[in-house]
Amino acid sequence: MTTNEDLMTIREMCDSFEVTPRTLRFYEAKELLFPIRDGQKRLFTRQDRGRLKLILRGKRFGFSLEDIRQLLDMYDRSGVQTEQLARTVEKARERLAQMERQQAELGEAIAELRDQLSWGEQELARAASRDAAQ
Amino acid sequence: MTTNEDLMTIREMCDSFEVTPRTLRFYEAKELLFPIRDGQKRLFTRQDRGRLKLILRGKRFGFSLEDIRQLLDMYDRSGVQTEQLARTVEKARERLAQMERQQAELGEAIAELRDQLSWGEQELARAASRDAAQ
DNA sequence: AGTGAAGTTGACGTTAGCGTAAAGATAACG
DNA sequence: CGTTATCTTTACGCTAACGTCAACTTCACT
Repeated sequence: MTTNEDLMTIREMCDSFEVTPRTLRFYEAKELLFPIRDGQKRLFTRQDRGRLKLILRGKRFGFSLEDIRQLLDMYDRSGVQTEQLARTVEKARERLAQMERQQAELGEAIAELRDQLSWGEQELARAASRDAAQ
Repeated sequence: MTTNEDLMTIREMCDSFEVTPRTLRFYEAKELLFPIRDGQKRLFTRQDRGRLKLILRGKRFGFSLEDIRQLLDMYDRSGVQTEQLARTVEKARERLAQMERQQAELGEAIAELRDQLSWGEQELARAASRDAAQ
């Protein structure tokens, strides 16, 4: 009933999530993970794995570790209590808006760079034909 | 014939380009700008302004200052000598490819986040209707 | 002379997210 | 018992692009 014997060593974690030991210890120091101890050694529970998944996903979304910590806290501080969920959703909305702005800006920059680039390429072509004429 | 009397003080530069003095001194230290001196004080030439424009544009494109320095060097080291131009174009192409990858990833992340978000919003709506039923 | 504005150099501080080296503990293997 | 492997803590290093003092100099006024 309670979670048992699905514990993983740090190495197993690293292998299955493609992270380094340093990263896992770092996340623990930042209170994003809470592995239990067997003497000296860390043992990661199923819960830790769940949290790590969310952490990595959060990073893909561009959340900072601090943002992620807050979101994780909200989640398991009280299951899915309404107010906490509302805050989470709010954060997600803000982040989404940010990302959309970023995407738009990136799009403009790409367009502008393409422009510049075609200029350079034409210049290059002209130079090449001059060389050929010699 | 030679460039004259279109010199600007650091303050005038800051005002017209929306940067701080620290930034301009930093760029000089990094050899991106080469203002002349009137005793202690810096005076920025038309050339400096041109370079600064390019710097800021480069930043919008996401180039690092070091990248930008190299590109600027190529430009005025020899006008528009063919080989240098070729390198510049190459750099621009690479950067463009990077930006396009970034945009794609960002797009995926946005889609995924939208998904998660709609989930959260539905959850929130269900909670609200439960509250209303009480 | 005094004062205030604007400029200067030098140097340490900041933020994020780990990398990396040093030194010691623990345990399995042969 | 010695070696090797894996783990641990501690703590400094790193990159980028400036921010933020501190302590001075210069210049224009008054």
